[in-house]
Amino acid sequence: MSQPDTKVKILDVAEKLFAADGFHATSLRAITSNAGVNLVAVNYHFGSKEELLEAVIERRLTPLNRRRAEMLDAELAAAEAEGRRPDPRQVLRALVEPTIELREQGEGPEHFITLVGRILADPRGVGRDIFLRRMEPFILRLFETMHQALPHLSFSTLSWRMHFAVGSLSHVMRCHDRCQDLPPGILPGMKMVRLADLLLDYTLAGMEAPE
Amino acid sequence: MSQPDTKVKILDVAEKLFAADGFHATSLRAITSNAGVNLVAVNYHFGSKEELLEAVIERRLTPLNRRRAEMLDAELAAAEAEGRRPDPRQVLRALVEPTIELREQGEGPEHFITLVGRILADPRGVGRDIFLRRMEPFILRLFETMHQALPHLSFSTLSWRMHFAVGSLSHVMRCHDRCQDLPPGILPGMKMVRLADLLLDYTLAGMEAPE
DNA sequence: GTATAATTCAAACGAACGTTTGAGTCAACA
DNA sequence: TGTTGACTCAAACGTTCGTTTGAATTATAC
Repeated sequence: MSQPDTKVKILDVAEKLFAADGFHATSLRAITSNAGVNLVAVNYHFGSKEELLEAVIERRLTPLNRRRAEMLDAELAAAEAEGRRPDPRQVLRALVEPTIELREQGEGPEHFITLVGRILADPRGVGRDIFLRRMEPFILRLFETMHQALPHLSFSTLSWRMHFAVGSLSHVMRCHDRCQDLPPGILPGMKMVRLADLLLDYTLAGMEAPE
Repeated sequence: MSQPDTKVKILDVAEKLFAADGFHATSLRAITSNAGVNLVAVNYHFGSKEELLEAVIERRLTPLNRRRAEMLDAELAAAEAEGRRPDPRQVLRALVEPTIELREQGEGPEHFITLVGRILADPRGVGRDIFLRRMEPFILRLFETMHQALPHLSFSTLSWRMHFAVGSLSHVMRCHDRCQDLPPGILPGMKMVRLADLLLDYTLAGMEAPE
């Protein structure tokens, strides 16, 4: 290839702009000019604007879910080897920690997380099917495993609480260093490695609350 | 007025379409044709598309925050009269319950809640400033009161946990009867009046978890 | 009943959009 | 060296966008 990174440059800029402004508010002209490539490179390399979005999601989400599945497998194997139930904290960690780790890997992943938050808030947007299709296998396994870990909870209560937990995670993930939902200065800076523990403490307490 | 409800019809349809498709993906032509009014009625009555969004938010958010403030006032007054700290559950209820009540009032409010979820996910969208400007006074009072209710928590921990709580609330509020984030059938139907209690149980347990 | 203001309407504006086209450029290989 | 295939590029396509304009219509007040 003469300019081997044209696709990568497009993906990087598209990820950033889709996250910042949304799919419809981001034009291909804005993407290609910021990436320093020709306008039609998107249609040439990806086919259409929508397929570009799919490629943006695909690039980060596939490795992320692979990492999550590995952590879930590890906890399930450990639990079986030791003849105990899965530890709910470890199960939740398989969802939370790879997400936070990804977010720490640089600007690109950070924009991707913001983009996911936007997709979750879009009840019938173009990215929703693309995203959920790739999430469904892990989500189903996560539910089964949490049900094993907290068998005293009714399935209804567990479902709602998982729902609340996903809300907390996606909300905190899409906020930046200083969360923009809150008046300035109200969220002091905090190392992300501690944020995972903070979120797990909070979520686990809610999960295990009396029914 | 010859057709006194032109503004209301526009507000209703705009609320619905902004929530369903987003601000940029919704055209004035779609709004006005669905409302059965002329295209230029938006510019005549509201000035611009952005000012229409502001009117949509204004209509629901102002009474909602008035109701929240009343509940907060009531709990603060009761606590002072009884010489005790504010009850954290009652403080959280001032945030949660008016929201869920609003959502139960019909289709329009339901769309509005979805729209708010979308605004919260949009880090620099047009609706963000409009929304946060009207939320800031209540949010500040909510933080102060929760700090009085849970004085043993460090301000940092309290801030993050409030952040998690807002995430849960906004996430569950923007989902419909069957939450679309999850594989079908995983969230059984549930009365909304019980949902408020479920969410409060969960959130309060997380708030009061050991630090 | 007539003047005045408020509202509706059809038509058109310029701008921006995603996409298509066809020629041009360059590297690799026979 | 000539040819093939991958890639880039400028120009233009048809469509849709938010907004403006100015005339027609309707309600209100004198």
